[in-house]
Amino acid sequence: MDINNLCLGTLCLTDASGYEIKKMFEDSFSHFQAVSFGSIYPALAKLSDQGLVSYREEAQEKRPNKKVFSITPEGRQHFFDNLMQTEPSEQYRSDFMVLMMFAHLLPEQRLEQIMQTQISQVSAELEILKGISESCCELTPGMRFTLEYGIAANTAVLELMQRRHKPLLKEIARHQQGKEKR
Amino acid sequence: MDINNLCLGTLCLTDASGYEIKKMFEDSFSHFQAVSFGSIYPALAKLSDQGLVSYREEAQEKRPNKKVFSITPEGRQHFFDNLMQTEPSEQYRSDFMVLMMFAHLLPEQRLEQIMQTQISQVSAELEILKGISESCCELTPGMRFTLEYGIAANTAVLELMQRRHKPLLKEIARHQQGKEKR
DNA sequence: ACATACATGTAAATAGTTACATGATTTC
DNA sequence: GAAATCATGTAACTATTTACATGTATGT
Repeated sequence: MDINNLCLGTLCLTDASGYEIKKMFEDSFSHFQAVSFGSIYPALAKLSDQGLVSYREEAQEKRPNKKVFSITPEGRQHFFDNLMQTEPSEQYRSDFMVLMMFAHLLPEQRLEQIMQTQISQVSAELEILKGISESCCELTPGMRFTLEYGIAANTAVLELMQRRHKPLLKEIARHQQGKEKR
Repeated sequence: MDINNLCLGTLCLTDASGYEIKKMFEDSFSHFQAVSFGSIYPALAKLSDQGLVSYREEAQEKRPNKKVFSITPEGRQHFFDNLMQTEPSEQYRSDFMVLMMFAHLLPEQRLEQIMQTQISQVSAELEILKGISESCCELTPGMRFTLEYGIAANTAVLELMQRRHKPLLKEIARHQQGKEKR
């Protein structure tokens, strides 16, 4: 699912500027999809050239002008076709896990720091997701599901980290001593 | 954490060929890190030029020759420095979640199919992780932890999908009818 | 006969991210 | 006085994937 389709999808929900599209993903769906200005503006320009979106320029008081994009019937069809074809694949890349994989090479203090950072980040993410789920009432059932999904995954790994944190440090220390003796 | 460091890390554990490094990640740690030949061979060549790894060519019977790489003391130091500096960041990108986000635009049959595919994939992943965890005894405590982490996350989302699968389809159908009436 | 495992490597294409450029307004 | 929010856009860079090229041996 590329940035073009994410723009089309968002514009199926409501008209929006590039800035607003980015804001929406950053605020509510960053747990499964990143977006940056450097990709969103060229994407909207390209979609406009292809006739899949149109836009009107809106002047604002005390704010810069904005380009408000709307999806065209062709854009809607194009997006629908993509939804019907796209496979539900996933990719996860974690530096935290790579660091943990080589935990036995690190001093205890550094490991403690890595664990604490990860616990903080997952906790923060969890609070954000819960916050959106509670406060926002304009969500579709599918959107609510993505929040539930994030909450379930984050809750589970947070519980694991809190439970295994201390024992793990001991196991690693024991492993390091075992290696030294040989 | 780039491919160079993944190679150095693997070679801290044992000498290996490019093929073997890829196999190790593919077999046991693909749940948080992808590797492909197109990135691994150039990376090893570069590391060799920099003096961070060395290699010997090994002839094999009934098999092509292989280049067996070893980490040098400089390589070990370089990898350690990186482990000390790398932040435990994570990125997750999910087409499944994007599809679910726009579930209200899809026919029930397609939604059913997406859900079933995701359930199968998560189940399969879970079985693989449990399999490695049980059968493989040469894992460091940190590696075991990465498996536990994957098991925890996948178990939680699988439970969620099984529990919310049917009710969600009904909620979405209701939402679609609500839209039509307006 | 066909697919898979073993084994290495290159080149083109993809899909981004990061940094830069600009500038008003508001909040701390 | 600094940082954040609003707002759009470009260009260089990075990292990686995909496809191609080559070849043996084994299993189905």
